[in-house]
Amino acid sequence: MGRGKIEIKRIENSTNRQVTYSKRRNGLIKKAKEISVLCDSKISLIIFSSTNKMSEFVSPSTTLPELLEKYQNNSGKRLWDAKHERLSAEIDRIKKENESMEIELRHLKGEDVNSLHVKELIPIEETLENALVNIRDKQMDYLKMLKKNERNLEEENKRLSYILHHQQMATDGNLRDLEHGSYHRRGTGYPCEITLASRPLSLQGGDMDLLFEL
Amino acid sequence: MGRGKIEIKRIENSTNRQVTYSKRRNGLIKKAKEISVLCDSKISLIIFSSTNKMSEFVSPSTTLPELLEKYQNNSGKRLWDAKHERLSAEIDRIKKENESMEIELRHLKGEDVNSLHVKELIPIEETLENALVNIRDKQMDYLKMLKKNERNLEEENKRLSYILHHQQMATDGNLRDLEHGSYHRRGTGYPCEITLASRPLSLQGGDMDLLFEL
DNA sequence: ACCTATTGATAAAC
DNA sequence: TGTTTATCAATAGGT
Repeated sequence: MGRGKIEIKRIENSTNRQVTYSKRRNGLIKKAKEISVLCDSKISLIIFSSTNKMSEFVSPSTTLPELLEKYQNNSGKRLWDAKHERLSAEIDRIKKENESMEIELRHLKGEDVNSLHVKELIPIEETLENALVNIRDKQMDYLKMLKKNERNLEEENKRLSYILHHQQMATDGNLRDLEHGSYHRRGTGYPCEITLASRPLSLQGGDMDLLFEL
Repeated sequence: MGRGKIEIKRIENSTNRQVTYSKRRNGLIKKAKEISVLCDSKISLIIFSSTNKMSEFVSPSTTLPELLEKYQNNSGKRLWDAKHERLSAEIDRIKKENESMEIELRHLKGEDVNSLHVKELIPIEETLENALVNIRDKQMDYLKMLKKNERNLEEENKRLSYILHHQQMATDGNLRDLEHGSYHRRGTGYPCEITLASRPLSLQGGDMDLLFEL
């Protein structure tokens, strides 16, 4: 069809090829539309030109994913399952990990021990003992910290009372001096520089939380 | 083209529609082949008849998955990512489960306890204590079983020795009788019916393993 | 499935 | 790309 017959083989003239592509692509899409309407059929047509420009036609009665789903069912060919299988394998792997952790957890909680061999109880027992030691150490540390803080607070209390007492006496003296018209500034007589070491425990961050939230 | 012009609308006559479908489908595929050769283009053509019979053409220079990959890149449309997202979500969910189990495991092993609040140590300590009780109970049960079995074996041993001793004596007597030409069968004189209750512990299945593999 | 009159597609030229 | 037109290809309807 056309001014002359042509052989069906790659058109070497690039311009010519481009023109023919354009015309025939339109014709193909037109025919695809026609058959989908005339014959009530579902069509997907995807074309890439030699320059990778894409054209497509999908019959309006359907969608490409739907059609591809049907294609897979019909042909048995797998289009995207490589990716699916990778993800599925990943899921299986993690699920197995999960399962073994669940079992370990149950054993560490003393559940399902009847399913275990007596030999297997020994390492679990050791683990539990170590864990208890750790946790009780931590609790003991905390108690010590509380005690130390308490002692320091008591000490601080004493100092403050002492200072307060002397200031009170000084004030009383000043009042008397004022009454006699002879005021002079005096120290408290107490070494009130408190060193870092003797201060109440300096608590920071998480430790503060421990103290104040308990 | 044909003996008469036809309107482009669904052909109501079913037979006619089927025939037209067949002819036009062949034409379409032929044209698809031609353009792919003439213009060096990549084509995917998938057709379902109104009776869901599938036909396809994919240009030989490519594959459908490759073409669909290009389609996605080109159009930005997602063809199968819905499924991917479902799987990915599943993976995320399981991974989170995993993570929390890992943390619980570490805590039950007495690891990372510094990241815990002192309050949180208490239930863990209780869990560990209960677990230890369970596991030691189980070990104790096993020891008791061993002891009991040992006792029963000793008892059985005594009985067997006793029987053996009497048989020996009987045999000796028989030999003497034979020597004097007067053989008579005799019992052992020992109540050798062993009741179920007095037998060595009857061990079965897993218990057997415990005993014999330790 | 085959035939063929007729319509539709398109190659070449602009 | 769009138009034109001569030519070839596809196909509708009949068998």
